[in-house]
Amino acid sequence: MPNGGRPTIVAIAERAGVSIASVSRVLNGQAARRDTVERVRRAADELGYVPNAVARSLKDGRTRQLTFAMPDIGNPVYVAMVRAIQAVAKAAGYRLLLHSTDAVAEDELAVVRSLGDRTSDGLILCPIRIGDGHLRALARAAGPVVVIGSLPPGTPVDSVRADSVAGAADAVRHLHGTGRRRIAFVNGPADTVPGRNRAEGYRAGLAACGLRYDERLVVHTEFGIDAGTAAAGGLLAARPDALFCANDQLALGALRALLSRGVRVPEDVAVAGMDDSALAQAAWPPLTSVDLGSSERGRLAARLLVDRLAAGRSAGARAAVPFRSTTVPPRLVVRASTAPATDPPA
Amino acid sequence: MPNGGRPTIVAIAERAGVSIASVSRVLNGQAARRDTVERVRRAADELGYVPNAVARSLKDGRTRQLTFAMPDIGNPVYVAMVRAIQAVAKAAGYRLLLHSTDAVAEDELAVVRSLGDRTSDGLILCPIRIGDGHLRALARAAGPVVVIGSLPPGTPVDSVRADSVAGAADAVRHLHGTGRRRIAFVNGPADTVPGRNRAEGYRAGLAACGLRYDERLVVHTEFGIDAGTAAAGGLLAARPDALFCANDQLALGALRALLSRGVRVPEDVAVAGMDDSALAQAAWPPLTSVDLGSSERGRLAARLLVDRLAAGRSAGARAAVPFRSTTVPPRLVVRASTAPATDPPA
DNA sequence: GTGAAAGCGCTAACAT
DNA sequence: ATGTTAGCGCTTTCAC
Repeated sequence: MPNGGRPTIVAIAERAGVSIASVSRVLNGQAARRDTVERVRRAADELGYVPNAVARSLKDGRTRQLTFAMPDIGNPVYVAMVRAIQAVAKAAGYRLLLHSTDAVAEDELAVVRSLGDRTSDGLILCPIRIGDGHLRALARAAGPVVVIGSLPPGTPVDSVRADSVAGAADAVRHLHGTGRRRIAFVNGPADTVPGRNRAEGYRAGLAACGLRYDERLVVHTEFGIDAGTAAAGGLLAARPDALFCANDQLALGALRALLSRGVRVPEDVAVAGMDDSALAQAAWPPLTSVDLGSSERGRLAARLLVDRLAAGRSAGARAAVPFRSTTVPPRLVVRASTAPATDPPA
Repeated sequence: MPNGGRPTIVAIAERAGVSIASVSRVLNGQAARRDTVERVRRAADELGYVPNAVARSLKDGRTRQLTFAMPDIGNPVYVAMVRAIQAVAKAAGYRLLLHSTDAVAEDELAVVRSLGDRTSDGLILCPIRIGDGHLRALARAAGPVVVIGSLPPGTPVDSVRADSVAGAADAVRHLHGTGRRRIAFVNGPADTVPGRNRAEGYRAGLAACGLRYDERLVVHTEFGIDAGTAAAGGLLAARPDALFCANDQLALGALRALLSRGVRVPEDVAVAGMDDSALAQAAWPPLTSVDLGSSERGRLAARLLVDRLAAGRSAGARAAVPFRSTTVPPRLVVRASTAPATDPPA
C-alpha cells in the first residue's frame, strides 16, 4: 500500500459530502460557502488529516527544501553557517537538508548532480577544493546553487567568500605588533582553497612587517585538533615566539601541545587562530582569532538562494538575474592568547 | 512550468522510439531486448536524465529520507550522533534530514506531526524534556519514531537510552577514589530528563562513598560553556576539591573559570565531565569524562528505525514488530583532569 | 519483450 | 460557489 492508510482529500470529501476540489480550496483558504468551509474543516480535523507534501511537490514542482552541503559537521564554523542558513530558510518557508561531505570531491559532485532529482529546490555548497569537475558540474546544475568559497569569475552561480588572505595578514601584523618576530604558521592542506589563501595572507603579512619567510616555521597538515597538536609539537624545535594557526581547531590543538610541554601562552609563545568559532572563546587562555564571518556568510548565501528562487518563480527566467558574488571582510578578535610578551623575544 | 524543463521518461521514450514503460523497465534494470536497453540508455545519457525522486515517492509511498531532530546542533554529542546515524542511513539507502529544535517542545512536537506530510519515512527524536504533549504526539505519529532518551514504559515507539544515573555515580566514586571529599556538582536544568538522572546519579554516588549531600555544592544552570564558567565561579566560595559537571561543555566552561582564577587543575580542584565528546580530549588538561555512548546510541537508533522500516515494507504490519528499548552502558574515561591531588584535601 | 493505461494525492483550469 | 477533469513523473499490472 503506497500510502500508510493515511486520510487523503478523497476521504475528507466523502465525509463532508463535497468534491475534492472544494476540499482543496477550503484547505488552501480560498473562498467558499460558510457551511462548506465548516464541514470540510471538521472532517479534516476528525480524520487527523495532514497534506501529503510529496503530492503537492509533484504538482507544483517545488519541494520547499534547501540543501546545505558542508565538508565537516564537526567543525564549529559550519555549525555557525548551518544556524544562520536555517534561520533564513525557515523564515522563507523552506526546510533544510544537511549533507556532510567530508570534503570528498566525489561526494560534493554527487550532491550537485542530485539537484536533478528534484529533492530540493536549491543548494548551498561549501567545498574546500575546487577542480574542473566542480566547475563542470556547477555549470550544468539542474537548479540554483550558491557556493560559499572562492570561484573563478564567470562561474554561473552566486557565491559568497571570506577574505582569508587579508585576515591572515591581519593576524600576522597583530602578532608582529605585540613584539613577536618568529611567527610560525600551522596551515591546512596546501591543495585546498582556504589553505592556499591563508598561505598567501601569511606571506603578505610577513612582508608588510619586514619579516623574512622561513620555511622551517611553516607546516602543512589536515584541519583538525589532533593535527594541530602534532604540528605544533614539531614546530617547537624551530623556536617560534608565536604560532599562527589556519583555523581554531588547529589552534586549540596547538595550545594543548604547548601547555603540555610547559610552554607558557602567551608569555613564551603567542597563539592565534582563525574563524573565531565557539572554541576560541572556550579555550584557556582565550584565543585570539580572525573572525571570517561564518554566520554572515551563511546568512548571505541563504538570502542569495532564497531570492533567486523567488525570482525564478515569478519571472520564469531564473538565470535572468545576474550572478552575484559577495565578499565578507575579516575582523581580528584579540584575546589573551596573544598578549604582548613581558620579556623581549630571545 | 512545474518541471524546470528537465527531461522525463517521455522525452527518453520518444528519442529511443519505445514506450515509457520500456524506459522505466530498462532504467530499473529489468529484462529487455539488448537493442532496447541500449537505445534507452543512450537517450537517457544524451538528455542528461535524472529520475524525479518526488514522482517516485508519490508512486511508492516512500521518500527514502529519514529525519533526525536534536536539541542543539552545536553540541558535539549530537554531532557524534549525526555521524553515526548518517552512516547507517546511507548504507540503507536513506538520506538524512537534520532538524535543530533548540529543545523547544513545540518544535519537537511539530517535527513529530510533520511525519504526516510524508516528507520522510521515519524519525529519530532526541528530546531533553518529555511531557504529556510528547507522549500524545508519539502515540499518534504517522510513521515510525525512535526516541533517544528515557520514556515511560508502554510508549509505542522504539527507544535507546543512556544510563546517565550509573555514569554520574561512577564519576563521583572515581573522584572519591582519588582522594576528593568536597565534590561539587554543576548540573543542567532540573526539569530535563538528563538533568534529573544526573542528579540522581550524583546523590547515589555520594551515598556509595559515604559522603553527605550538601546543597551548597550543587548548582543548576543551562547546558553550555558559558553557563559552566559562571556556575563554577560561584561554586568556588564553597571550597570544593572536585567539580563534577553534567556535560563536557559545562566542564570546559568550568575549567576556564578555574584556570582564569589561578586555581590549578587537578592539583587544587579536579574536574570531570560527561559525554566524552571531542571537547574532552581537546581541553588542557585533558578532561576525565563519562562516555555515554553517543555514537553508539545514534547507531542503534538508526538501526532500529531502518529495521522497522524494512519490516513494514515486507510484512505490511509495521506495529507487529514489538517495540524495543535498549540501554547503552556508560564508561568512565580517566584523563589528567582528575589525577589524584598530591596534597591531602584540607 | 513491449505497450496501453491506471493511479499515487494534489492543484488548477474549466464548466456549470 | 462547486464539481469534473486533466495532469505533475513515475511504476506496475495487464494484454498482446
